[in-house]
Amino acid sequence: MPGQDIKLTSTSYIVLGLIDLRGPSTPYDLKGLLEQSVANFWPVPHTTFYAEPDRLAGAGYLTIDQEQGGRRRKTYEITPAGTDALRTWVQTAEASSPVMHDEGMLLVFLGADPEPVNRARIVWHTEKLTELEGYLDRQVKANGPAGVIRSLIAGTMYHRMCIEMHEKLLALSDASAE
Amino acid sequence: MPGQDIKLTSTSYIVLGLIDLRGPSTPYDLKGLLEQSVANFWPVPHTTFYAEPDRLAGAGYLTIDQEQGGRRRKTYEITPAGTDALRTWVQTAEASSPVMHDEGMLLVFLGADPEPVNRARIVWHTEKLTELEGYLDRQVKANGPAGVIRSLIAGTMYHRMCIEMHEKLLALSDASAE
DNA sequence: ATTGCACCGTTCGATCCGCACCGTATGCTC
DNA sequence: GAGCATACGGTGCGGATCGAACGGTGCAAT
Repeated sequence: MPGQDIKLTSTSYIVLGLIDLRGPSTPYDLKGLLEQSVANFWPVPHTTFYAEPDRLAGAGYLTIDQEQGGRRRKTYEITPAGTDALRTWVQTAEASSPVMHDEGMLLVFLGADPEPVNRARIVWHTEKLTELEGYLDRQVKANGPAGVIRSLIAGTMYHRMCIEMHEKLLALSDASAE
Repeated sequence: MPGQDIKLTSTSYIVLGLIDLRGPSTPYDLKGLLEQSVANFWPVPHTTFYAEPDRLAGAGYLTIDQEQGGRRRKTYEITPAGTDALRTWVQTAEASSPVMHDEGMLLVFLGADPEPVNRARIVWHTEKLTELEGYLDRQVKANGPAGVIRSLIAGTMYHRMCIEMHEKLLALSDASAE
């Protein structure tokens, strides 16, 4: 039986989803996982994130198991109500439109030299690509969850396309510079 | 002479930049322009945006000219200090890394069927593409500012690549469905 | 002359979120 | 084995933010 009922936000579903993937976890465990996955396409500040498990537990979506000695870590486990809410949301939610925050584009818009911006972006996307390829490799080897693998495939594809795009843009400005 | 000195944020530079492009403007004018340009890669909530011109005027980066009768609209104009601050920032700022908010990816990560997500994305990017192509066309015909045109070229290229990507992803899931 | 609607913002309150801090363990050094 | 550095694992606070809702102004049509 739930205590209070609370409004479930995307942060809630992230916490539920990560626990569902990983089994019983401490918030810190989840945070590590978050940073290697969800944070790449849906950033969540850690203060918001840390506050969420207790909210969810209060409403009956998670249970808490607290260590008695030492650090008194809390381990959270998902309840049937939790998996239920998660599955329902995943199957019925409509995704809102993607939103970009790209300061480089802003600089270009305002008249900055596009070349250094494009170069910096290529470096950044290349690093991200390497990082995600690493995760993907591990997930495939470990036969990880289909959704996780799909999101990693999409992520690597995305960064490759961005690199290509910035290279094209560089070529364009080279061409017009002559 | 500036009154208070204030911290200039990216919102400040957007306001300065738009007035610089457009000449003397009311906040509402700027908002219209914003929505057709900057908001596509750097969202600014309108409450934040409306508050900015007065801050900038208070610090000497803009001047205010207020209508006497009727709606008492305020028209803002950029000062030399304003163009100065703008130019300096545009030439020296380092762009922070791009950040994505993509709920569709989150759904896929959590196990949702990727097909409807990809389809919805294709629709959305196609609409955006059409919109930006319209702006680009107008800017080119009107011989608009180089930065504005460059950002529109990048934008259209970006949405085209996204469409391609989602089509590839659809093809992938089709293939594995058999 | 009243309704209705687009224009043009402003207010307010809840939420958020980043900075700074703090106790706990685990070495590592001498 | 005492002291110190460093990573772990968070929490508290207060200002910044942001969206819902409101509200006045002009204008056009009835």
